[in-house]
Amino acid sequence: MARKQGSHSDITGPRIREAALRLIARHGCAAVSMRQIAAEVGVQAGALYNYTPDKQSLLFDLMQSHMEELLAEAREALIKGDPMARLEAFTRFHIRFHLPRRDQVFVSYMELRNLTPENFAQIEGMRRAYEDILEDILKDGEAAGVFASPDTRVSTLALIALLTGITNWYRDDGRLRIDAVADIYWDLVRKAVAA
Amino acid sequence: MARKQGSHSDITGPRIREAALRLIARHGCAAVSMRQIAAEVGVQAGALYNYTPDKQSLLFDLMQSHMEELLAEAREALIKGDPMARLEAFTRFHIRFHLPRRDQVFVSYMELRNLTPENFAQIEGMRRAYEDILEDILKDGEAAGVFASPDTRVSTLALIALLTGITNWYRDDGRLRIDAVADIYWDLVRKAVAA
DNA sequence: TTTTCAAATGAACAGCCGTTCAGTTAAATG
DNA sequence: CATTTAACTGAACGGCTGTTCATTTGAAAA
Repeated sequence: MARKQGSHSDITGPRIREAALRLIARHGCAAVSMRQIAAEVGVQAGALYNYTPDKQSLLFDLMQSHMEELLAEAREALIKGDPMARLEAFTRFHIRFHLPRRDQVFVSYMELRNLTPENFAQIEGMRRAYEDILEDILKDGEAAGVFASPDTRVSTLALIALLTGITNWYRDDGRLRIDAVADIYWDLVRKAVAA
Repeated sequence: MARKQGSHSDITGPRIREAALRLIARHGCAAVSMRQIAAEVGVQAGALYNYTPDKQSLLFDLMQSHMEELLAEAREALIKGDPMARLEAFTRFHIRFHLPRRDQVFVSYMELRNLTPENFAQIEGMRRAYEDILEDILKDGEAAGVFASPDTRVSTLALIALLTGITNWYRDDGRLRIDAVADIYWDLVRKAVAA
């Protein structure tokens, strides 16, 4: 019963990506079959191959899209101001960006091991670029004497782990709204790297 | 060619667990077959079932052993002292315990979604018990006025995420030894929750 | 030396995997 | 209306999955 009503290609494509993202985040890439993804969308497995050459590409596209969006928005939001203002902006941006994207975060951090070496290198490069944004803020702050830490690179990775960890416990119906979470974490971040 | 030399049951059992842990940490539970695990040990797939009733139990046993060891050692190491001393002990213990057990950490945090509901509840309970050790330290410190944070529970989860994140970047042949890492992180932790 | 039996084999089971493709459907085009 | 063609179906491909079990092996016990 192909082409029931209207052209579907611009509807089915995004729906496949949404279903794949949700299922892979819940169960892992290897535990989700192409047939399960197709069933979620309401098509047969073969139809998926009109939209992706194979499963690996589907996974990679999900991760690449997430990282590209992250980098684009981060670079736009974190240019201006003195180091302290930029660190606060980074903290609040990271939380505000990641909390509504828990599935993307989960997939992008957990499925790295299922990427081909080439795809892994590309995602890893983008992650490194994101880390460098924070590292530059810390370096500038240390040069200005407003921040102090024994090892800037380690502090960078530590703060990102601290902030990203929120996605493991935050619940939309929990006792804290996103802005309240951001306030709490900004307090921790500010003090952790204070001079 | 059964029983080639000596009794094997007390050798094969641990070897199966080691191989399963390494392979699952690298590729994920769903991506590793019983035949791959058996091949790593040098036996046929059927032989695994002399040591585990099924794959789910094998995964659960790995996670349960890790959490039991963690809880036992933590409770032994973190009883005595004032809040500041206990927080430093917790920080250094967490790092010293987790860094040599990167595969266990990876499996215990990433394969939760592949557990049955009953098994998940049990592991989650042990994780909660470990978190409570840190939370009690922070509470005591806040009552004594040496620590201050907007939300003790959130600070607990934040510090554990901060510390556990080390396992994502630490390399045995990297520029920092474990004790140097612990020094850096103790600086961050101490300042983050300082009054 | 003979017996025992823990430990492992290897074949078999039903079922699912990613992927391909000839054929079908129906919306869009002429 | 007739034609085209994007979108999808459904069956098929070889191969791998977790698990079972009758059988074989050989070290240890008698």
